Amino acid sequence: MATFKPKFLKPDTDDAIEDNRTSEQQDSAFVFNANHNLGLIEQRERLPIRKYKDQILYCLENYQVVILVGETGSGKSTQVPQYLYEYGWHTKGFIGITEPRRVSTITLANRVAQERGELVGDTVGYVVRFQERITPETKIKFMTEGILLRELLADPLLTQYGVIIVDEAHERNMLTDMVLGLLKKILRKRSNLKIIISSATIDASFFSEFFSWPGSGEVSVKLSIEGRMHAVTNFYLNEPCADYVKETVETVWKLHQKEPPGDILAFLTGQDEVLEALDLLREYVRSSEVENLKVLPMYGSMSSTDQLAVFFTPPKGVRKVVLATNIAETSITIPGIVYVIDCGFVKVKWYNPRTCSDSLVVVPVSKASAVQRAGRAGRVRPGKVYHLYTKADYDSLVPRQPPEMRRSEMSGAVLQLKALGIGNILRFDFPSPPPAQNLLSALETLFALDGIDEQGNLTKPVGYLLAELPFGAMLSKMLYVSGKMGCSEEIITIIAMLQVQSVFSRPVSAVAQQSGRIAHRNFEVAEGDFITLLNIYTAFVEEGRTKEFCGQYYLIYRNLKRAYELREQLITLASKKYGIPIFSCNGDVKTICKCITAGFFTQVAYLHHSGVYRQISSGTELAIHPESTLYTLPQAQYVVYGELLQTTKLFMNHVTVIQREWLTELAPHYYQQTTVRE
DNA sequence: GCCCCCTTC
Repeated sequence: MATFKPKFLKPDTDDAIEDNRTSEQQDSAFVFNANHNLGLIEQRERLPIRKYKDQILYCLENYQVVILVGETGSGKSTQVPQYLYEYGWHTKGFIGITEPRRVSTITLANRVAQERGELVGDTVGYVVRFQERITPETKIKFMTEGILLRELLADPLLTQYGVIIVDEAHERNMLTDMVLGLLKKILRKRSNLKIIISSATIDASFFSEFFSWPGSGEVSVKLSIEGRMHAVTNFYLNEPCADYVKETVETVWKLHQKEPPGDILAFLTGQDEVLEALDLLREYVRSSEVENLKVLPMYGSMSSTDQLAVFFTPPKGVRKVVLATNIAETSITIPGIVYVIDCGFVKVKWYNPRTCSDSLVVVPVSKASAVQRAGRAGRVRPGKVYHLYTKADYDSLVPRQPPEMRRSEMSGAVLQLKALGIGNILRFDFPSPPPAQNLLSALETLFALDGIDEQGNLTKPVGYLLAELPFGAMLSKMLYVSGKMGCSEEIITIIAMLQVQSVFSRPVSAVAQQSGRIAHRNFEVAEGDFITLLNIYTAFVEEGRTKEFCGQYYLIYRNLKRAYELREQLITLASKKYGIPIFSCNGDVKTICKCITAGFFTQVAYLHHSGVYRQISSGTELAIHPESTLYTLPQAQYVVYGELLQTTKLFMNHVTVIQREWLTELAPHYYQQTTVRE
């Protein structure tokens, strides 16, 4: 490969595009490509980013941080790594690209390898959990954000890298912000490390301010690249609507009567709303004997088979309508969409440090989200977007939701930072600092788990183990104790099952939902949800890990398969790296429940004489979540819970029945006899 | 009587 030597051009700052349309979302195998008939080289030359190539290289040569603002279809995720390679940046270490999701990581690496006429794993490779395609030849390395954070533990200055591109930084996920905060620290120690932040328009100034500090001179420069999306026309209601589910249904119906062919995507906030709208629309279709409208649901806990339906092109003359949750905003791209309906709301999680619980609340979307949703309409041809709220309401929307870092439980982040030698977490330079209460709550939890001492330093061996193990602190503690209790095989299974997304399928039809519930009863036990998960896993393996088994029992194959892979990985990790002996307790359920208690003893509820559970630490009333095994069983006196979620009530989920004495036996530092209520 | 979406040796 001949090294390309460009003639440098100074960036033309007047070229910046003032447009708040969506950013690039090449994060699915189903990205639409208008030029799919052109040769790959010709396609590359046609991308809007091509004419910025020299400017990008110029900026990287002269600045330590480059903020790259690029719209959808600009080609930045696939082209920039290649430009850097062609100019020879790979001689200074890996060209690393972080992505927020596994699917986009793999898809992008494949695409770039294909453009270069190579197989993935040669010059271009990727690393995500469980899958890596890296060889000694690899120079361009796509990876998930989590992988880079793990690598940091072993190589705190990332000395293997010459350039790191943080893609989709505007999403501001928890891990994105961790990466950004740590990269800023590294930049000050490594003047030869270059960073490219790929972001949406509205956040560019935020990033450039974050990456400049007193005495730094000019570290960052902004470059804006137009995309090649089609125009999108926005419509708003004249009057606010009372019920956006009904309004969605009516809008779809009117649209179908009036508008030329083109598929419809409607955003709702949750599974229940999607199913409600689905019922209503199918009723319209049935009663008016319409045959050219195909209505499909899309949400995260559907089986893969059901999800696949939305990717098929409908027969000629038939219009497809997809009713989706936020999964369609960034995680999947549905082809053929011309019309978008935005209900104007979204479900978000907020951490509440007082009760150590998450609240799941429906709130108005942010402008950024509304724009992102609207952008889903302009991929094929000029599109139309129907916002189910007034223009005045749109104008009053917040620019964006607070980043996840400000709304989340922090113990994992605190452990990671401590392991990197950052002692005073309160003074760490977060892109958006989390509330101090959230940090204090995490410190208290970690202290209770014996992960940090009174000075806030990691303990040995427990604290270092909690920091290094790739899952939550309580699960890690449970694993540590299981080595001593002789039930590590079972505990690792439970951990693996909890790490993956829910294995319970939530089917679309009411009849199937009922059958699913009955099928799941086969695995239920009185001890609670963790043991139930253990049963499901055991049955899955005994039945040969087949899709048929999962179909029969309404379980999600892809998640069980990942649990299996994860378990294999954890067995090796626990025994080889951390010297945790791998033993089975051979069906001794009491030992397993005690071990669970050893990890989750800070999350206990007792049955108050009023017949309602109360949180032992605060007295707050708690309810068992209807999805828990224990929902329909007689109430036990004491339970530990894995999670607490505020929706219509404060619900405990992943509940395990325990005995009171275990608390003082396993956590005497935390429970004196007096604090345990009768 | 019910949970948006991601991710980690």
